[in-house]
Amino acid sequence: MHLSGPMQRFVVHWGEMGARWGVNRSIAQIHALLYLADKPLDADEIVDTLKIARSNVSNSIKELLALGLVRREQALGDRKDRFTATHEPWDMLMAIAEARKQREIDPTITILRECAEAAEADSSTPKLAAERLRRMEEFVTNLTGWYGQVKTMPQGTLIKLMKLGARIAKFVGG
Amino acid sequence: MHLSGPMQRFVVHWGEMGARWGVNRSIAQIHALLYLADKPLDADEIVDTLKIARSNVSNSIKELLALGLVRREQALGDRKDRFTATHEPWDMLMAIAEARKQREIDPTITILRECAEAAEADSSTPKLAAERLRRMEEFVTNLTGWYGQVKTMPQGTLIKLMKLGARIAKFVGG
DNA sequence: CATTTATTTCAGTCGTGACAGAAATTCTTG
DNA sequence: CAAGAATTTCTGTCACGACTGAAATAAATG
Repeated sequence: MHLSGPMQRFVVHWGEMGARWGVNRSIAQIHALLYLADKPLDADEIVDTLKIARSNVSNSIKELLALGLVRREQALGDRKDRFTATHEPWDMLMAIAEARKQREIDPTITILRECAEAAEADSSTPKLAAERLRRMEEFVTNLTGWYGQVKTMPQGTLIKLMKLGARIAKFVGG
Repeated sequence: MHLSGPMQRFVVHWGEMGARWGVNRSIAQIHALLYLADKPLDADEIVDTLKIARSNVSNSIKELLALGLVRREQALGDRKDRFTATHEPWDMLMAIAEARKQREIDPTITILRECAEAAEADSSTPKLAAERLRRMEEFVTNLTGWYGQVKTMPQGTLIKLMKLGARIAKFVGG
């Protein structure tokens, strides 16, 4: 698959951004490529286009499938699997958020809770520190609960909410 | 400064989490320590408590100050500077969000916009790809704009909004 | 202005994770 | 059930960034 200048630039930048956001470069580049592609691509096409090792493509796709960012298209009359990416930015964001929540936030909440409880029970921990641990735990828990609500909203509702934005805030806050 | 078991656990975990979220371990650990401390600490106390090199503490604090997560307390009658962290989780989150927005999101929007424009003007870029680039750029721009609104809301309003949560969504969406 | 004290910069080491390429495995199909 | 094709696993290399400790610089006090 040929990439025009602007497309190349996007793929490269997406790779760099991915690296900063906890997704490695290859994965992000493959995702960017599939996002732009006008047809499903097979692994070899990805290898040719991005010049990365076959094994790397294989592993990266596995990861993208697990993240829910890429779908396997059953190859009709062809043994090769082909892949497409979600083309809806919002769905992409939610897929990533969900994965990171499960991998990182949920375990963190558990640990924070344990810390807070242990601290409250432990006489060698200053009261103030115990309170701070509890506050942090509550904060993360609240935030996660809020995310859980956003997640289930239909996209249209969210867009309306965002467009209303400050006006709602004024209404609620005032 | 002495750290009880639960406090140590928190500091260590916070360090690991930081590493996953684009803040290196030392910085996150120092921040965790200052978050728990019941008084401002100076650099040497941090060195002693966390067993990391003096130069590392110095650089990490500089970074934390730049992020707005830590304040320098003017040492009265003492030459040593002392440091405290924000104790408000929401402020911490916003400080981090703001920094990452400026460092990563804003440049990304610029690049996305340039890519989209170049793609639209470039005959060798498929129409579909150009559209996708534009959609992505619009999405990130919208999201950033929404963040800008949230940022300026007083914290109380936000908490109310989160608590209302799904109910507002129902109202708006239905 | 010398001496002590605090901070910053710098150069080198170390550990981690990404990646390539080879080897092994699994999956097709005649 | 072989022979070929596709994929995955594995092992070693490499690059990057974090971190240390030393050296340089800056700041403060008698």
